[in-house]
Amino acid sequence: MISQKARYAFKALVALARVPMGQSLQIKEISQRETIPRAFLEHILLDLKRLRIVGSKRGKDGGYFLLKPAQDISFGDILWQIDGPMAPLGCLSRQAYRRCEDCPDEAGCALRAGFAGIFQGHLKALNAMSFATAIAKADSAGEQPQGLGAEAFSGAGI
Amino acid sequence: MISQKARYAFKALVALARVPMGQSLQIKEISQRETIPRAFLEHILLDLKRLRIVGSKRGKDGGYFLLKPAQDISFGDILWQIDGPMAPLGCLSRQAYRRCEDCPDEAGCALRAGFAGIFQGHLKALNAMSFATAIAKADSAGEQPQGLGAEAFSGAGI
DNA sequence: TATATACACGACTGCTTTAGTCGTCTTTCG
DNA sequence: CGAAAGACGACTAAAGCAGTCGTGTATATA
Repeated sequence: MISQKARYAFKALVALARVPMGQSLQIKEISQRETIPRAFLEHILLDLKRLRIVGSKRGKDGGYFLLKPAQDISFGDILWQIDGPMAPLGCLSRQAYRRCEDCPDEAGCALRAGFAGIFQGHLKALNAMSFATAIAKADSAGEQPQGLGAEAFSGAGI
Repeated sequence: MISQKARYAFKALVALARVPMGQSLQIKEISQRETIPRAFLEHILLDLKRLRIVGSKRGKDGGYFLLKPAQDISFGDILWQIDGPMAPLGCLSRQAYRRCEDCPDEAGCALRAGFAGIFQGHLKALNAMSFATAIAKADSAGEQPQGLGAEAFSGAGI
């Protein structure tokens, strides 16, 4: 599960992406629309601001707005920035590489070998999904609601 | 990152899978070979036993052994059993479904829509990877060492 | 049957992370 | 100036993680 903080960040970004480009939303509005604790949302938006994903205007009539179009912001970006490295093992992380203390031979590690491909695919999918695409999917899902494709979920739990 | 506990569980299972079918390993041996704290490993093996993944024999000459062949144990199975639900959102989990309190319309949720496909793919990959395959990959990787395919890692960090 | 050996298992502990809240600035518009 | 809004550090309660410890129970062998 992604952290609550990341969930809030995603929701806030979706709210900002749904507003016409150039317009802004105030913390209070986002907080109310999306039912996010206001004070917590402040910190999250501040983080997103430091990451140059959103911009802000202070003072009266202030607010937050996206700094780039929604199709240029990927799920992978946000998840990584908010929740930290997504690699299943430290030794599979690029930015946050960390050798497993107890691993005598990284190249011969079955764990690493098994996870490498899985992770690579996951990351690719995460980076390919933009907020614009997600919103489009959600909006069309309202018209023709569809399940998750139960047959895809054979095997281990979720 | 998967939990340390899950990592240990994987390593223990790899060790058990590398021993000829039918033979067993003692906690002490696994603990030493894989550098896993012995007392902690006990609990992990006990968990795996309750999950009917390994079996044990008590007393002198006791030990642990796999209850099914390594190609029938998937990464998804173990990860789910040890670390809990892997769904990025509660509303995408089958076994541990949990509605997001603050979500007024699940079908129209962009977050859910975005993550659904990504997660489905991830799960599929996790369930398809068996311990036998992972070990085979690791063993052949020793002969012709290969990187992770740097170009696949464009976009967000890892 | 005594003893050594090995698994079984609940209780406990210290540390870190998560999910926030609060109070106090600083900026900006009218 | 004053009200409205973002900026930001400090603090906290609760949960989860990564173990350790002590004791109990089963089994093979002398």
